[in-house]
Amino acid sequence: MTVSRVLRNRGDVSDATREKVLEAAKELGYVPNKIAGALASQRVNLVGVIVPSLSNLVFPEVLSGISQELEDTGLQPVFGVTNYSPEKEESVLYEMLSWRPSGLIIAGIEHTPAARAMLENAGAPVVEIMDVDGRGVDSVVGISHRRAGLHMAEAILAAGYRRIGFLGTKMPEDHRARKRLEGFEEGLAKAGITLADTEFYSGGSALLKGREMTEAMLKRTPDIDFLYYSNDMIGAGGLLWCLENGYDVPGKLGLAGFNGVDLLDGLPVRLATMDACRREIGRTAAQIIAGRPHQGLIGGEVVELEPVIQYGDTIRRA
Amino acid sequence: MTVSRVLRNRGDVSDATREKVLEAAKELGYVPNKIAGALASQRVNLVGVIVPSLSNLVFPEVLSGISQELEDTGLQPVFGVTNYSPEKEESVLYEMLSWRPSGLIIAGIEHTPAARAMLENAGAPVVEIMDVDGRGVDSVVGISHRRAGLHMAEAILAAGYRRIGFLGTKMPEDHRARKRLEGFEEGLAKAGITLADTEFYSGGSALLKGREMTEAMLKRTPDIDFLYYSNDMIGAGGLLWCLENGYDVPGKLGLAGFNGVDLLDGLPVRLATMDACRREIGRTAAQIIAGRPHQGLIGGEVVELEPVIQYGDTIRRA
DNA sequence: CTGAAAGCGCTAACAA
DNA sequence: TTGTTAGCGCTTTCAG
Repeated sequence: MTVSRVLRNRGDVSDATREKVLEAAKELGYVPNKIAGALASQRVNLVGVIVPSLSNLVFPEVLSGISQELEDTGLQPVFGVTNYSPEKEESVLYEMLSWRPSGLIIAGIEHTPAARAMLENAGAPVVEIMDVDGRGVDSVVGISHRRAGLHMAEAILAAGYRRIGFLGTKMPEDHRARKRLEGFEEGLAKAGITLADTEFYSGGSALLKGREMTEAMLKRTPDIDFLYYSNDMIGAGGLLWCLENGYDVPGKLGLAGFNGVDLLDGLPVRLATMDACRREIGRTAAQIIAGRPHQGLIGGEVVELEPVIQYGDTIRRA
Repeated sequence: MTVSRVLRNRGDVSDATREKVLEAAKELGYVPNKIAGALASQRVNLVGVIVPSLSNLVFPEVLSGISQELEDTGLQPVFGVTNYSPEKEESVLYEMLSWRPSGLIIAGIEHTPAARAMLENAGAPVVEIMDVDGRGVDSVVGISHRRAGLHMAEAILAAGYRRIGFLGTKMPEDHRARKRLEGFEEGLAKAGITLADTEFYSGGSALLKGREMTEAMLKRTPDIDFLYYSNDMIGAGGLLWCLENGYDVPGKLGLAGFNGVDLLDGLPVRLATMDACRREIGRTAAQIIAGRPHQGLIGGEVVELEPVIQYGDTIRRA
């Protein structure tokens, strides 16, 4: 049909006919059926994006980076959430692939064998994001959480802290938090130091949990001189508690979180943290997907971003 | 083909054949093509969800309520973000409808005429959420922001505060914040009172902005005795600033926010707020969409939820 | 520049 | 219980 040509601005159509079609379309409130279009053309302008959660500030920023970058590429992101469950990831992935998207962006490089197989046979570019510690299926964009933890350990040791506690989430499936902790312990081990205490939580208001865990740890292990939190939110809660209770921060007690969320800007004292390059990761991943059609399906790029430590006011400086 | 029957657990198929098909499917890594399926069956298991933003904590919770409720209905949510832009809303909506979803959940009841027309002709149940102040297209689930503002004004006046300032976002397209302010002013007007001062912001870290605006307003209008914030995040920033600067809260200065975010649980003092029923709204909207097929396409339900004031520690009690 | 015809990979209805 | 057939509403290709 000529109509099809007009609606997609393709092929040569006379202005007269074009106008007529456009007018009729508007009048009828016509919305083309992409299902049929996609089936016929074997092309779908959708990019599947799979993340574990929307509730912790970090993924919304990644998504917004993706949306922004995809803005005028004609591609549309479609989001799926797994709640850190590998089974849910598998089903969300299956569902997405059944729509034959033009690309897929998925958080993490740990997947069930079935999920991995699907990714390998996706027939579209796949970008695994957030984490570069391991082998990806196709392209990978992220930071090394292992090295992030390691560098933070070095910075803390360099500042002279020695009795160090770790506070984090109790989520076996949060591989990135796990890798940060492993890297952190490795960094401490190089100086012959082991963690003085650890505390884990799950669920609830992160800010509140940060308070509670901090109090519990400082009561239990009073000689601790540094608290390393697995995310900024619990770190902020801990920081507030320490300030209220008269701790000498960063003199006698140092603190650090992870992520670099802008919430920290509003705290009375700036928590030390490490920027996780969230928006940048989203943008880069989107660029890879959007650029692929031109460059062919070569794939396999690995982009490692470098998070930098923001010392803020909670690590004492030399 | 029999294959189709097996994969959808439909019709009568012998166990022998079923097994054979399943095995072959697994071996080939076969993923059915929903595009073709949808085209043939005229049914799509997708529910479009359109929200203005993912970065302010409130919508992620709505989405999570929706996901949760849709979990075992066979329906899949697909998210779109408009950044509070009516044009973006229009295009996202167009894009979504072109996939002929089984239902549509969209934030707000203010839309461009074109968007409204699309919603009316969507050919699927539509639920407009968050706000009930106005006329919706089909079903509506939300709270009255106008009355929320009004009730907060009454509570503040009842507590004896008289010199009241308002601090909020400068977003002409955030109709809900606008309605809350209008209701609030109406409540004050009933007692012959007008706002003593107002301050608006846009962009940046909300917590930090809350601090800055609070400082600015208290410097400019020192005799203010109550600060009403359009959201909890700036309220929390303001609260922290007031505490640090030795203000007598709630004795000489009261504060209140809006939303009831769980972040408030971690603050040294509990900010007064009003629960916006976010998760509940998401769940109810999802139920309407999921239930519609059974009940036919009657539609037009309006569910108004009742937000309640949480006084916390920042409004003095009688 | 415009029309006609084939077919994308499924589902639905029917026949065997 | 299984196979066959005709579309779903588009895009693509090929004729006019």
